[in-house]
Amino acid sequence: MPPELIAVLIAVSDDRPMVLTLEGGRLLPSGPLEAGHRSLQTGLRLWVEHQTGHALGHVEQLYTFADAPVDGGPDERRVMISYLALTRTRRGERGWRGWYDYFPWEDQTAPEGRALVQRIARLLDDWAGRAPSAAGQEARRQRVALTFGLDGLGWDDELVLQRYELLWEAALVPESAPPGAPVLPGLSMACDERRVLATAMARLRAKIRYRPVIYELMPDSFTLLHLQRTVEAVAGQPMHKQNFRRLVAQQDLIEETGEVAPDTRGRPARLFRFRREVIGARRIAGSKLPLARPI
Amino acid sequence: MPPELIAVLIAVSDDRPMVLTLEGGRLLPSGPLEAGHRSLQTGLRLWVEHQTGHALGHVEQLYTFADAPVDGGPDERRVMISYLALTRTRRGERGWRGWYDYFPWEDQTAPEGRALVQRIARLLDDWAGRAPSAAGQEARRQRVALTFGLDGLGWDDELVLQRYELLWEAALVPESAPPGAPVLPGLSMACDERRVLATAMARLRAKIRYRPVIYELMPDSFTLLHLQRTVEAVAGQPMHKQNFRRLVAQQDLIEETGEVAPDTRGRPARLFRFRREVIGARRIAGSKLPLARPI
DNA sequence: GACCTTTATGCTCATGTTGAGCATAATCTA
DNA sequence: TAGATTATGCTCAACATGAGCATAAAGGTC
Repeated sequence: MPPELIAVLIAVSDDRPMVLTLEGGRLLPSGPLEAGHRSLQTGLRLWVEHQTGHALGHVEQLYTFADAPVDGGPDERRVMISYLALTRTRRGERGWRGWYDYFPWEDQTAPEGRALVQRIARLLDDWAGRAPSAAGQEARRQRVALTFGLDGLGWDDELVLQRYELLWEAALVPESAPPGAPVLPGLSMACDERRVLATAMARLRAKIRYRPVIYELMPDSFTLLHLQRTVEAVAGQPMHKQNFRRLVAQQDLIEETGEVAPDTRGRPARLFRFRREVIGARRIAGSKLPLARPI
Repeated sequence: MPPELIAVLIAVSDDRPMVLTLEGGRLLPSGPLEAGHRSLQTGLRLWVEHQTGHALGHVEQLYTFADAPVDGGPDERRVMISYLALTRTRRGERGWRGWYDYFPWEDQTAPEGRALVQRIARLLDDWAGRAPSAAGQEARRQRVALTFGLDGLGWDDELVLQRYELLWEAALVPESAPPGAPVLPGLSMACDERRVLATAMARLRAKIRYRPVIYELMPDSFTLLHLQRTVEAVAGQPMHKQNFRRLVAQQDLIEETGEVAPDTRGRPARLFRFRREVIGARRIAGSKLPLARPI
């Protein structure tokens, strides 16, 4: 059984991060590595284009997963080489699903997301209490607090995978819960593919901080608020508007188009475009994400 | 042909970073993923222990590589899932080689390393001049300057892989040079394994900045200068002593043992130990690496 | 014993970065 | 005309970072 190539294709539309899926959102585009593929990445591109018709832009390898082998089962296991790809949605394309449909607790810009974390905190506290030893309970509580930013520790948007794995261990997601048991809201995926999705989210959130990949998700021209909303959508956290602009301005990665955004509500905003030429011309850091206090 | 598991095992001894190799330094420990392996990591651990007798501590996945398929060759290609592992050397163990024996230009703490970069800069300028078009020459020069920190751009210690790939393209390393052509100093490895080694170095250099992994490479107790020399050995760059201590102190990750280092030259230094308990108890950043001007 | 070399350690200072928020400008709508 | 709404400019305090001065505590040399 050859390794499989699997893609998490991300776009942001209407300030919502989206993932390209198959089979009603249960699967990610994927296919086996074949002898004819010139490289892993070309193999991936061929499969995704074949299955979804969508060409890939910026692509980077994420992680290689392997199923646990089944006792007495076939002598084969599924090895998945996963990739993160960034792109823009195109009108009328099907299969795009909201990121936060799979991980509702990851959206900390919305009050619902924050409320859900409060609920999760209570459920995980129960779970911690069910640890066999007192030391085990303490260790679990500490882990919960750290992973979900409780006790004033502060939410870390990059801990996507750690949070999912914690919920998995606590049997609060359908992938691990006994049949019929109550589970958290959020779509699940076939096999372990939600784990791949979590890995992609975590990587993207980390990456926008130190590389200007956010522009891969932007249209040709955009306002600063649009850019901010896109970053907020990805990071799942609100930002401080003025500081965000200051940071973006001093990076010197974008330039005014000279035009102004049509049909806005307040004062019209200037339009900007990404200066493609700076890629490779300078050493570029992403943006430090000037966070705002979650009101 | 099942995927292969391949390990870059790193330790620092006598302020020199070392890699565990086989076959006189030509190979890294590796072996095929087998049905009996419970996970990728357990498979890796088994192979490394079997081949080298060394048990693995901190392990993390690096990258999955695939050879280019050979035209008309076997229908099979080598897929390598690579790992970085950190450990300490043990007396009398064989197979340890210096990192910088493979990448002499990466050691920017030593004058020889800096001189070598000057030589490389000249060779790569020639290479850039051999590009077909004027625009191509300019693009090559820009890439060289950025990758090797020329023209006042500053050396970026994390660009290990980019530098190696540039030298590969310019046919300055034995892996890509035509037979008999002059090549740069530095040991090479079988297949593309030096590329795996470069990836590991790059990852480790990046990681010590934001996670306290450096302590995986330290003995139980150490002086602050010893810690600094270890970081410098990994980063390949000199640090500012006082600022280094300030940073380490404010991280609060280590504590005094109460003892003092034996047989030192100047004023005796206090010994410290890593506070293992903080792992998991706090959100921990590595160290920002207070660089010193290369004299 | 005085003095030099060497490493350890404490402290200051200028500069840059970051979080927070006030104030004003330019639109549209009621 | 008075909000409402978004854009944009600017200030301030707190903290982080790069650089380097000054002193302390050892051993070795004359």
